[in-house]
Amino acid sequence: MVKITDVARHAGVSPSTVSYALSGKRPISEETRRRVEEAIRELGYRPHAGARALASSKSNVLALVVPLRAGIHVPVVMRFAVSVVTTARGYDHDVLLLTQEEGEEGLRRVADTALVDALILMDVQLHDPRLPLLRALERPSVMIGFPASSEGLTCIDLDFKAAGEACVDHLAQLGHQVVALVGSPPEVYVRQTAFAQRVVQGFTAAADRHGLASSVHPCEAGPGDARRVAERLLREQPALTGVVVHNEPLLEPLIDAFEKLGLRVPGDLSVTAICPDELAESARVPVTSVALPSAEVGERAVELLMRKLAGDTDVPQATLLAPRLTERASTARRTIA
Amino acid sequence: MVKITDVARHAGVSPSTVSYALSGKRPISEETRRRVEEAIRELGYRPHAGARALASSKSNVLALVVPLRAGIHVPVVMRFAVSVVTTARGYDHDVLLLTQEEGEEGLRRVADTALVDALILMDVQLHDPRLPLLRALERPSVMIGFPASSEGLTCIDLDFKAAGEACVDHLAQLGHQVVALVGSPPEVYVRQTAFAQRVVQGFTAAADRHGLASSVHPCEAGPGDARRVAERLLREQPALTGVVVHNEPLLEPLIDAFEKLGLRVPGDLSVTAICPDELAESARVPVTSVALPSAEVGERAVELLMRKLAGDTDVPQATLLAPRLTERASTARRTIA
DNA sequence: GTGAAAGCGCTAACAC
DNA sequence: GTGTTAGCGCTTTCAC
Repeated sequence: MVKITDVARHAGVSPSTVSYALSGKRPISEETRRRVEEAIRELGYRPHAGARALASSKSNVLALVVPLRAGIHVPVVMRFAVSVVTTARGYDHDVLLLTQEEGEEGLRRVADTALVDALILMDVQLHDPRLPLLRALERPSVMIGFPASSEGLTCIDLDFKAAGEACVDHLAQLGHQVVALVGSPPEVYVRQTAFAQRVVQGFTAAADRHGLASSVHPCEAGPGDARRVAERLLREQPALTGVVVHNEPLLEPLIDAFEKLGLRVPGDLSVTAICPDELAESARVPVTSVALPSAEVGERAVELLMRKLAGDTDVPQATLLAPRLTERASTARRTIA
Repeated sequence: MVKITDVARHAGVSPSTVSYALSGKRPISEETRRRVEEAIRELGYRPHAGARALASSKSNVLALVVPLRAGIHVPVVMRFAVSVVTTARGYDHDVLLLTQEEGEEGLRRVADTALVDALILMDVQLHDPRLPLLRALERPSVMIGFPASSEGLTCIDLDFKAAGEACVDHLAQLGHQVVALVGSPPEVYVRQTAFAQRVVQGFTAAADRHGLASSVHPCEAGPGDARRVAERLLREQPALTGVVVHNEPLLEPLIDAFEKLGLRVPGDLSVTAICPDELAESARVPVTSVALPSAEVGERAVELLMRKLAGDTDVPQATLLAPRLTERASTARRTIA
């Protein structure tokens, strides 16, 4: 293995000069820099990550904790992870993948052994058991999602309340007066994941504000569920003409189910969703939707973390990304029957 | 930060004793071990990963390179990644996530800096440009998928040829005489990913062996594609009664399309697939399928890598997992019209 | 603008 | 069964 002393000897300088040439932490003469760079190239030198981490107390690795649980849309997690890795590389950092399953012990392990410099957590719950640990940890972290209190933490997510409102506002503008929210599976609410509840809040608040009749339905997304949900909605709200779907796997089956029940989308029923753009675009009937900006969230999360690592003290505790609604073929002005 | 010398002092032993107590690399008396463990617990000691890597030249980290490209089913990648992380943890290793995008330079970087001890690569192509690098690298690797020549490498995957055969065998047993393969998107074949071609080989060979009429159709999986494919199949092979689908996103839409064209599954048409069990089970008509065992492949890949890291020299170059076909509701005996 | 040298915290000979 | 100690390869003072 070629080491820094080899490079130094080859370039006729001291090891520290090589180190400084690499880090840019002190001025190096043009000529010296050139010689060092050439030596590095000729010898194919790569600094040893462990030695570097030991001497500098920086591993240049971030931990990313991904959820595994039911009710979480896998492509969103994956897109997010890829975005984190890509952005981190832009800051010369790598990403260590942890599963939620490892729990607090896993976080403590990678943080305390100095394997990672900082952490990104997905799928944060209202009363997430990891919160006290994160506050106590000597390493910065960023959470995707909002707990009950983000005091002393850094959180980022789509503004789900505003997203719920945006969907209803859109339906209201189109003249719809009876709307329903088809939400995430019940377990998502039960375990108090904030984003699901925020959508409900926004949905309900906007419906009330516009004077619309509204109802909320947490839904599973198994084989026959779409049909059952569609039937129930129509039974309970016969005048229903606007639906907001916040449940990725149910979106397409639900539209199919409505059509099989004789309702045209958007002729009889307007459907909007909160989901990744890809899903909304590729549906048989492209769906008007508020985008779930996984890639942007990942990018922003890394940026926040880098600021914290750089010692920036006024990094915002809460970052809410404004919803972006894209109109597609699934919504239309209400036709008076 | 509490270090090994702190623990040693607190336990009244030498640092090396603490180190050996931790690694088990030499016998420690019962009494000493107890004192060391207590000191570790009381002080909350965690060995510094970088220092360890430097002194032992082992980082206990594996690199996992995931693909991003079109035609790759995301949930499969994610399941695989989770399985790798979970299995690696069982061997006291962590996992660094790399994207295919980083290319050979990324592999070289993490290998040469000793950031990782070994590598796992997904989505290997027949003439993968990374092959020479992997052979040259001083660190062991395992590939998911098979290149044209696996000489000097370690590869593992589902036996896709046998999987294609198993599907046809099953259809043949049920009396079907005209079968079609609905394959992955054309770009998957163009870039010569071996698994897609192996399915075709197995499918064709088995069809020939059984004397069945057969045809192969690489397919996109966009919005209207299912319908178009269904129509084309029926046009070109009016006597078609058996279909093998090797294209996850197209599976359900395709069945829907067939039914909309007036064909009952499995009444008029039997459908089998090569896909994750979850997908096959949760379809509206549960699909007879050969499982894509992502979790098992991930687990086995890590195990192979651990054997190589342990110095085992007769690790098999090629591991082909035998297909497992599960009968579900989508296939039935051919009814003579 | 550059060099010398003292660690960073751990492992693994080598000694006993 | 345990202790001593010389590194592992790098960063970063301190000195010039």
